[in-house]
Amino acid sequence: MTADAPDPLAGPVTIVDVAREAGVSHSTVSRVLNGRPHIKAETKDRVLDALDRLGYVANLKARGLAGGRTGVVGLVVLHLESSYITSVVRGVDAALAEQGYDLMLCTTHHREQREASYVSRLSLGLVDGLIVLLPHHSDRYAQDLASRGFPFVLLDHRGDSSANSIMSENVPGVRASLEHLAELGHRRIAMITGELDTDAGRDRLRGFREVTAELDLDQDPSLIVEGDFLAERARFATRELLALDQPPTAVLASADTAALAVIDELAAHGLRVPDDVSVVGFDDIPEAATARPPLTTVRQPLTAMGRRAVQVLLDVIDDPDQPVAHAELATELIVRDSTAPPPG
Amino acid sequence: MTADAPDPLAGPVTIVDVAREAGVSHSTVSRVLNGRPHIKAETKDRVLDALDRLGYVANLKARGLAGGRTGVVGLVVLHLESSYITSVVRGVDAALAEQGYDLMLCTTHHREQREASYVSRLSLGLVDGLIVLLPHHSDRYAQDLASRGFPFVLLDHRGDSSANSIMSENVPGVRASLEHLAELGHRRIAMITGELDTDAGRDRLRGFREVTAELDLDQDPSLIVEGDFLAERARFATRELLALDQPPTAVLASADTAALAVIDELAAHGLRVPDDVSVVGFDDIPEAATARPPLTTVRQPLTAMGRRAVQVLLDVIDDPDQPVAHAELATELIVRDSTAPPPG
DNA sequence: ATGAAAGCGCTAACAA
DNA sequence: TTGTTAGCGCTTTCAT
Repeated sequence: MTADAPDPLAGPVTIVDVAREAGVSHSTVSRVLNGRPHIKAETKDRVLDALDRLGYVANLKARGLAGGRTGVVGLVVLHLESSYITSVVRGVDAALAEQGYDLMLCTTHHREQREASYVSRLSLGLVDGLIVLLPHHSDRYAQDLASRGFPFVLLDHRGDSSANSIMSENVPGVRASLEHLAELGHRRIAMITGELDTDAGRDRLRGFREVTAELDLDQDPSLIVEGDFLAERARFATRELLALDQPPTAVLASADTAALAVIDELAAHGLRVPDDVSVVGFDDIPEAATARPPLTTVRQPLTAMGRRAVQVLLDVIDDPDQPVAHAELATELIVRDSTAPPPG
Repeated sequence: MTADAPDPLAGPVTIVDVAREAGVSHSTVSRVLNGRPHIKAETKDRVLDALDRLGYVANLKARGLAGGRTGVVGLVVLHLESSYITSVVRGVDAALAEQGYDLMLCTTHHREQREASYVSRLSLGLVDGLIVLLPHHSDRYAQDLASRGFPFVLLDHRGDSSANSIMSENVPGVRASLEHLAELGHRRIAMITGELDTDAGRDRLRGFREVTAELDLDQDPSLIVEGDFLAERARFATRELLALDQPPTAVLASADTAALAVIDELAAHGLRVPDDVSVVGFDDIPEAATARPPLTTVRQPLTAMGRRAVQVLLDVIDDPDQPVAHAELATELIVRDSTAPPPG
């Protein structure tokens, strides 16, 4: 077994210990560790051997301080409550693991000021690069990170043109669901928006406006209610819509979490989905498929978006002169049972 | 290209910059930063002011290297696929955030050797303490960490007596569900175990053995099938159970994820729950309540366990001479609709 | 009460 | 090809 306790050295093994053991200088050890060229094969072997024998483990703090890489990537998210987020996190995590990187996950818990503070802490702190999911104030730091040449990627937000960003095709997604609803015969379709200080939220709303106009659907402004991607405000919005003189026959929610809450609230008012009202979500989180009724929704490739963000980020880490990347991954309408022709 | 010297906004601000700005030495700034005593109030104010004006952000690598704290706690988990894990993670995350600590989440992706390697990387690396959820090989490193005085807590695993551990009351939980089933009239109850290299898995099995004996239920060894807390092996186990000459009338799964899979597999064989077979889970993950049928299960206070682990860990970080803690949090049987009297 | 100086473990110029 | 020498930004003695 190789995994035995090392020598009775005091404290953790450092490159100096290894150097002594191998009879070389500590910088030679560092060279071997970092795969630098110009090392005699025999020396290298001796070092490798000593490394192994002593069970050397790098001190990332020191490595990072000295200008090297820590092999850790930061991911800033709002929280871990929603499947939307955990799906993305899984993608990031998996891709990172494949590349030998570690993940440092930070949650802002909706305290939005923490977003910027995390970003600065991390970027100066212990990560080689940063992914921010659904940032709310990227303008506060994006410029700064970019000018410092610190690698980062915005996820589900576009930011300004200097920032790498990964999004999904929000407008085509909304278009597909609207067309689906229109085909079923709906004319009076409501939208519950996402948070409008995110690009994802804004894009979906923009798509809704464009496509309802294009398809000549009802354009009553009171059919658009502001939400935040989450359940509570979706419930509230549903009540607002129901209180309208002429309520909608279909509701488009900007997130599945919201859509599920809409269905729930509708049920509380004695309305059935899809018989009385059709509901379409956005995201296709796992719960969408098992909900009652199974939710018609726009699938966002959540995990793939996470993976893609990692790919872009690591590219930038490896080569800082990489051109800025702006990817939009395809969305797809998944028709399930929450949509049907309007009643009557 | 880069870096101008005098500009306050160029490049990261270090304590040296702050010291210059405040007209003191950098060690004075450090003192202020760390709340050390013996500082003249006026000097302190000047430093605080400079800190603020320059927008100082600590470099955690340097801080950690020099012997200070990074304010980061590591959490090692298998993966992020199950609600069991994400629930615990949420608890850890929330408690850490409240205490001003950051979380570094690492997933081993079932590559069990990575567990130990993560632990050593992190402990030498950039965290002040470590929580390992459902460790599989804690013996490989627990001793080592303990002897180095590195703060760590095992979650849902007891380890040896030198390790801090947080568990839930597995045996009483199993007892409650067995008593419930026995009261309903079941005599032939099967158990699908969890991973038996975890204490949680072993404890539940032990509870099953003890209590079935005590209640004088059928003790056919073929009623005990080994699983791993997860869906796939639960399906397999279910088929095995169904193939028995005399199949059980009730199945106790060691985790909800497994229980849900059992119900599914049963359905695939034309058996209905609870009419034909009763099923009890363990954990009470969110899906348990919304499953069809809603699952009778033993609630583990997952989030609370995570919080408790943090509390213990931070205590140890603050005072390394803290006595070893072994907490067992209470479990509770939640009776829903997946259990009923046996058929006939 | 404050400053000077010595590292923490590592990487990377610069020598040799 | 390898060793020497500086730091990276910070905490911490030890003086003062």
